[in-house]
Amino acid sequence: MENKQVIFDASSIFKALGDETRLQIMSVIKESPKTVSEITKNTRVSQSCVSHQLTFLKELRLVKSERKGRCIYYSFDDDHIKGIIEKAFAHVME
Amino acid sequence: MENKQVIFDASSIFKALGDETRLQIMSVIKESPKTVSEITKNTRVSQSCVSHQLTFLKELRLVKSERKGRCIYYSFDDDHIKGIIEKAFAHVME
DNA sequence: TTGTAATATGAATGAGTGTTCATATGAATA
DNA sequence: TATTCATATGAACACTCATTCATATTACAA
Repeated sequence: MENKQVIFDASSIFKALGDETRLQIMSVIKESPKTVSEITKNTRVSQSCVSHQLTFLKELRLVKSERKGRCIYYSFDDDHIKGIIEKAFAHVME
Repeated sequence: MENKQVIFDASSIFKALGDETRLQIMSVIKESPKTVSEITKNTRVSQSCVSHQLTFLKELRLVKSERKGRCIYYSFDDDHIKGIIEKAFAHVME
């Protein structure tokens, strides 16, 4: 069995992906970086909510951000996470 | 972007794994089937709590159970999930 | 500088959930 | 059958957390 720290860290990642809005955000930016506006259009929640969740995901280092002009582009910070998400998608689509 | 149903189903799995107790349970039974008592010994929560969480995991088809004599053995219902968990563990252990 | 578009922040609320306690169920042994 | 071991169930509570509203910040354009 894994030690406590590993369990805690892994569960934190799963918890982050275990919310529909956050997972949808991850799904939206999976292929290419997207602005907050673009992400908001693809969810049914407010811009404020998207921003809160992006902050959450960023603190966990699941996403990173980069400003370009007026907009801020969010993208995956880590390819491992991408693999985990795609594996889950593939699983439920069977 | 994936459709709503896929997002919902995948987030349900992540939500299940996003709790320390549940992930610890999964970690305990990862290698071989374990009884409720054995699982309880490896967590810091009550037998009742373990049982509740096992029911939760079973409804999501993440684990299955089999009675042998007095005891009931729980194990992974699905190898895909095992892959997802191991990938997450490997990620946080880097 | 003024205005505007894009994003972030903070407080508040309401819904969801993990845990325990007490107890019930079920199976096996004596 | 009576008893004991193993597991499950239900209610209650405390706590977390996702969301919204209102507002603040930041950067660019005119």
